[in-house]
Amino acid sequence: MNKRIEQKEKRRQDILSAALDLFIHKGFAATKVVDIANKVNMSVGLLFHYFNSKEHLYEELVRLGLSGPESVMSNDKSDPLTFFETTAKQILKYASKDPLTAKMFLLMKQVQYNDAAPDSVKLMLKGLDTISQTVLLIEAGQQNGTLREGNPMALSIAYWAAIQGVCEELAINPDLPCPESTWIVDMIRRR
Amino acid sequence: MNKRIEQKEKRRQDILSAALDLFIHKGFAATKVVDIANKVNMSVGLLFHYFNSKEHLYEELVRLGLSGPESVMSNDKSDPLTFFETTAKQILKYASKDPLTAKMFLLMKQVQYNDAAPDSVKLMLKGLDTISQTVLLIEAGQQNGTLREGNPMALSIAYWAAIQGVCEELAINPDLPCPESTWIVDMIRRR
DNA sequence: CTATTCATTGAATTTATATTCAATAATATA
DNA sequence: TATATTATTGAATATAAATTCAATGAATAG
Repeated sequence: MNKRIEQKEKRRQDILSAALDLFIHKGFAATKVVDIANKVNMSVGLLFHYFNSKEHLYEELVRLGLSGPESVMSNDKSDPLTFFETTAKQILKYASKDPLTAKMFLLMKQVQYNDAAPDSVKLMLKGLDTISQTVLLIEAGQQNGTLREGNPMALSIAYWAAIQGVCEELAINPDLPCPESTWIVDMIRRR
Repeated sequence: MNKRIEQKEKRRQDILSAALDLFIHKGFAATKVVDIANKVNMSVGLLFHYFNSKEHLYEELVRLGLSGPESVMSNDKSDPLTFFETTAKQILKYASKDPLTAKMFLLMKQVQYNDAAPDSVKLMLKGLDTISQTVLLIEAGQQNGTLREGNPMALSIAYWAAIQGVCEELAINPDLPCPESTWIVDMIRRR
């Protein structure tokens, strides 16, 4: 009987999805609400019926992204090398198979790295600093001889930079072949 | 005798430099000309005395960037492995020691990957596709046994993604330790 | 020294974009 | 069916940012 309530939810999803695409391709500032509205075939006015502002829309996306990222990072941190292997594998699997997760991952990075992201949103990501979080694991791996020597922070940077870079590339160009996760791990693995 | 002519050149440089910083941190759209003007302590009006438009300013930067990138990529392509080693070393050296070159490198990537870049500028970068350019070298390296097996395009993606990711990280956070170039090469080196 | 050219500003203008709103159509409720 | 609620639009408004401009002062040339 209530066609509306579900229709409404669907449209919200459509908007979110279209906006996500545009945001990761163009960034927050360059994405016009008209673009979003066009992409889902609705008037700009209607879009504001669903979301109070462009910023709220962006916030909602980030909120959604935040509810998932645990799943991409392996939560078995007992063995460092295994952690990096499974995490990389997991993320790359998503990056090539599940565009949505990959896009979310990119959105998070965009918020963290791009000064143009709204402050309200940057606040939500306080304390989500993957790089420093994994430094400890790198050190543990160096102790038990599975990870190579070198500045742990630098190793962490290299690892995440590679993963992020690959995800970006695949998000823009989904048809390109996906690198193997083991290649990335070989950067930090003891030889 | 002509204080003006050199002063003018200096201010142009100042503007370019300030704009470069802002563009790579915020992107083209999010960077306001007021921001640029403020950063060099001049009125917005004056800025337009030096550059006709924000877009022209951006174009000029890209033009400058284009006149240099040969230098960061090694031009000795006789031995593939050596090419990747020297290129990575070169770029990372710049990324940590010479911020300007690193920033230019980032700007180029921004133009290529971000849909928000003005079309006029995207045109300038046609045919500057590092990834596919290096695919051939990867293949050669696989032939002579120095590079690992696997999809050459995917290997190329991994290599450049890592380099770009590291550069981004260092451009944003110049105080972080720089990863070793050999780590990156280990991604594609035959084990 | 005088006239000319250029640098500089702040305010005015234009353009682009976000946001609101009044009016209408569609759907739900009773 | 009559009434109320929600969806939808296109036009109005508000805001913000880019660009222009007229006026002023400083440097230069003759």
